[in-house]
Amino acid sequence: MKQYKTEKRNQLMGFLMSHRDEPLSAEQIAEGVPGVALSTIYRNLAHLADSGDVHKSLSADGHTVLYQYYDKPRCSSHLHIKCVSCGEMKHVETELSQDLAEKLEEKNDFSIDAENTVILGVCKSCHDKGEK
Amino acid sequence: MKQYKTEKRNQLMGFLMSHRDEPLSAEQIAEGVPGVALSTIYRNLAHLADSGDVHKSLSADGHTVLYQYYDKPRCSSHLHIKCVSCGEMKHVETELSQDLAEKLEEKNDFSIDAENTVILGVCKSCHDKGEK
DNA sequence: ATAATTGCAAACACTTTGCACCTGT
DNA sequence: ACAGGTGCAAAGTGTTTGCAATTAT
Repeated sequence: MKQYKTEKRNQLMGFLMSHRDEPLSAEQIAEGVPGVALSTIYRNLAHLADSGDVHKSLSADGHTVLYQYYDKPRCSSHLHIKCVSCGEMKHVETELSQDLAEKLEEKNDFSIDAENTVILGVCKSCHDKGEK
Repeated sequence: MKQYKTEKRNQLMGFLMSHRDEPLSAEQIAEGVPGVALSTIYRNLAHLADSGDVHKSLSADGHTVLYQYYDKPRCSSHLHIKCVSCGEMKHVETELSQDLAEKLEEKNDFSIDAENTVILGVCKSCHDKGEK
């Protein structure tokens, strides 16, 4: 089953890629690509999630499923940390990433898959705002 | 609004606590506490999730919401790594945890909240099984 | 010409809610 | 007695699916 290049898919990809570091709800995505049916969006997101090009997660309050484009080629060499509060994602320098990965692997028999790992935490600005 | 100690709630808590390191679907939980209505389970899970005693996440395939008891008093001092494939959760030694947290904080202005952070990756056995 | 993609509406699965009844304090 | 909890059935939500029409190869 090979893929066709379609107008709708391009719109979707374009929108997702212009929001790389931002997790979006299906609704937000739909608004970002007017003229594309919801079912089409869901079908494409499903493909993308399967192939690992889109990362699925839950919002901080656990009430909404979020989708986020994941740039494999660029991001497979380092870890990512994501703020559970605002959703912002940061890229951890490769050096530090590998250092961390090694240590966790050594001590916990835990083979970190940098490509898919996302460390969760709270970014500075969110932390400063509220001590939730 | 204070909480009553009820029979049903005890059953639920008991079941969740006996599966601390395992993320469970609402369905699995329901099977684990026969005689408790689904709506009651959901209502209690919602409370627990709000108060941070239960952690909500998505299954590896992204199709199911999972709930997992989180032992705050015992686990707030160290990080956790969770296998995205089988869901197993491991506790990272306190020393190493703090080491990692410090480094991430220094270099990325990212204040890690050990209490709520879960590092995702792939555990050894799952990694060995399939190179997915 | 053939296979993949799309939109629509219907079908779904999971979760939430209203209400009357029950239980803990 | 009163506040909080529970079950049931109904209502919601977000997501998925069947199908006929459309578009890419």
